[in-house]
Order: sequence, then C-alpha cells, then structure tokens
Amino acid sequence: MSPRKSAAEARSTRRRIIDRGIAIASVEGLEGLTIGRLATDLGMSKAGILGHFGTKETLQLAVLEGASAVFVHSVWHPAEDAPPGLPRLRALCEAWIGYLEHERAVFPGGCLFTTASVEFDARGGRVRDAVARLSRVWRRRLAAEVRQAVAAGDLPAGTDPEQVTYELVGCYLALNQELQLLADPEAPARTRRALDRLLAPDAPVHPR
Amino acid sequence: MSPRKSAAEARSTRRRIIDRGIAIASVEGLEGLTIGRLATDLGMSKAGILGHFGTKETLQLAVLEGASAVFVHSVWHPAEDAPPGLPRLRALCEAWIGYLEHERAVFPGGCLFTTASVEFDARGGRVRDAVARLSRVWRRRLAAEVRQAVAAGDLPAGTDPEQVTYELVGCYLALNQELQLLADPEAPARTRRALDRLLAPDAPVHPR
DNA sequence: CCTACCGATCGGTAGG
DNA sequence: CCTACCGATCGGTAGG
Repeated sequence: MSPRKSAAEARSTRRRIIDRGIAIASVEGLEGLTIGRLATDLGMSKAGILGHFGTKETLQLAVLEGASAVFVHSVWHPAEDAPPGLPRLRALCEAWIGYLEHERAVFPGGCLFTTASVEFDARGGRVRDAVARLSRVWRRRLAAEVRQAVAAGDLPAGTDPEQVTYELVGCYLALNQELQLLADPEAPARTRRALDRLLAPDAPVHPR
Repeated sequence: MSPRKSAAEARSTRRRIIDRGIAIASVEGLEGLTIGRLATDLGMSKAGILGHFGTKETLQLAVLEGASAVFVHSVWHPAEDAPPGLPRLRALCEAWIGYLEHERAVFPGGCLFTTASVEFDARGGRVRDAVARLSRVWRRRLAAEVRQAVAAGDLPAGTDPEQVTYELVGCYLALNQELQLLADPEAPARTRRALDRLLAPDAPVHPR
C-alpha cells in the first residue's frame, strides 16, 4: 500500500499533475486531456490523480489556472519594469511573441488559451466561463495600456483602445496559427511589422 | 433486414451524414465528432454510417471537404462577379464577415476551419495535412487578390501581399473569437474598421 | 496514494 | 443498410 503523504508532498504532486496536464492539453485540448493519460505519464493510478481534483472539470480549471500563471510570468512580468505607455505596451507585445515562439517546452501544442478558446466557444459550463473570463482580463489589460499610451501622447489622440486591442489579438491568433499549423518561420517578423504599423506614433486613428 | 439502396439514395444519405457531421464538428471538433452521435442524430446504426466512409479519418476528411464547399459557396462565389483588384478583395472580405456572422445553421459552433486548425495543429496525419492545405489555398487566394489590387493601383506600390494576408487572417480569427467566445455584437464593425485601414488606397506600405 | 471495479461509450468488424 | 458483437478506454467510485 502507499502511505498518505505530507501536505508538502501532496502539493508537489499536484504541481506535477498540473504541469503535465498543461503540456497534454496544449496538444490534445482540455477535453482530450484524460485522467488515464495523465496517470500513465506520471506513473500514478487514475484514482491518485482524481483524488487531487475530484472531477475532470476541476482538473481542467486547475490546468487553465496553471497556464494562466505561466502566461503572467512570461508576458506580464518581463514588461512590468518598462515605463507605462507605449514602451510597456511594446515590451508586452515583444514578450508575447517570445511566449508563442519559444514556450514549446511548456506548451508543445501552442498557446493553451487559443486551443481552449476554440474548443469551448460553443459550449456552456465553468471551463468555458473561465476561458472567456481570462480572455476578457487580458483584453482589458491591453486596452488599458493602449489608453495610457494615448494619454502619454505616444499614440494619436482619438485612438480607439478596443479597436487596437482587437487588432492585436488578431495578430497573435494569426501568429499562433502560422507557427503551429503552417510552421512558417517568417511569422514573428510579420507580427513585428504589423505591430510597427499598429503601434506607431503616426498610426491613423480608427474612425467610428 | 434493410435492403441495399440505389446509388442515388446512397449519395443522398452520404450528404445527410456530411451535413450533420459539419454541424457536430463545428461544435465538438473533428475528433469530438463521433460515429455513435451521428448515428443517433440521423436514426441510423453506427455500421450504416461507417459503411459510407470506412474509417473515422475518412469521415473527417469528407466533412472537411464538405465544409470547404460551403466556404467556397458563401465567400468565393458572391465575390466572383466583382471587378478584379480592390473591389473583389473587399467583396470577398465582406462575404467572409457574413459567413462568420450568419452561417450559424451550418456551423453552430463557428468556422470549422478555425476549430480544426487549432485542434490538429500539434498532430500529424492526413486530417492535419488537409487542414493546412486548405489554409494555404485560401491565403494564396487572398494574396493573389492583394497583388491584383496593387497592380491596378488600388493599393500602394510596395505593399507586401503576404503581410496583408497575414493581417487579414488575424482579423477574422479575432472576429470568430469575439463572436463565438465573447458574443460581442461590436465585432463585425471592428472588423470593418480594421479592413478600412488595411485595404485603403493610402495604407502605409509595410517596410521589410 | 493504491487496487479493483462500475456502466457508458469509443472505433471498428463479422455476417447478412 | 441492419444486429450483434469485439477490445480499449472513458470518468468516476468503494474501500482501504
């Protein structure tokens, strides 16, 4: 029999499950993430996995939360020290490119939020709600940075922050697709050119 | 026992399977499309479904081909009579918005190509290859239209057609996400504003 | 954290 | 096009 572990050991096991779950879900999706696959990969029993989460849905939410922490660490943190306004917005965007281009060890199948967004966008439930919420939080953060850049005079007055955010999100969805599906090495350069146009001091205002 | 059907009846059944398969796969993905679900929905046996395709992979490829026909009908055809160059490109883009916004009866879960792209981008196999091929065909078509618009003087000389195509694709990936995941009614208007900027006679050239 | 098990469903086949 | 079936796997539970 295997004895009950200490709280610290349990936390460490939980972390291992989540890290592995992120990698699997990045490739197979959050529905394609199965408890049996996790158990095999980690050399555990299915009941051992499930004991940490109770249900698959709770596991999916924990994996999503873990991926969110990775995103914050890879994209938000590196830009935190940049001056507010356009410099910080550009630092954020550059870190975002690196996240999609280089975080293959964590996300072998590409950005988990993109995968989960498409996977759950036509369903109900707590996972879908969590994906939508994370998406809105990130968009709000981007729009706030754009607003600061406008206030600082780094972007033209009259710029629509939601419009710029929408176009930024599109750029990165396209980048993810070109990297993952088409394996196009030109993709990051194209993203940077789009950013140069979108985040330029003389960018045309979007008329409403 | 149920007698063998005529070739015409078999074709009609095959069509029904594919149409239903497109609707299911749009919501559940091409992997989430199961033979049992199709059988229940259509009042057939699983063997009856499988008899038309042999394997699930062949069914997935047939569903993808059917969705491609819908896309061609909804987006390519309406623009075919527009004059080459910018007018046709804009007609294509407008039909593309309508396709994402209104084809809910055919694709209740949103664009099947977006779903399949993310679902298979980290796998191998014939389905992934087919998705990537369709994606490249559409990008080439868009780039060719941009090139014609430049040749006609409707877009600035020096415009990079692949760059514009990349940004167009991004716009529509973002539109699909805002419609499906975020249910944002402003999304089509935002897409049109992005197009106005991207496909304007005085759009800034993308430096390489 | 394990073993041992549950009913449901998966893709697919045999045979008609 | 059907019934009847196959082994594998799904999420989850009982009990320790």
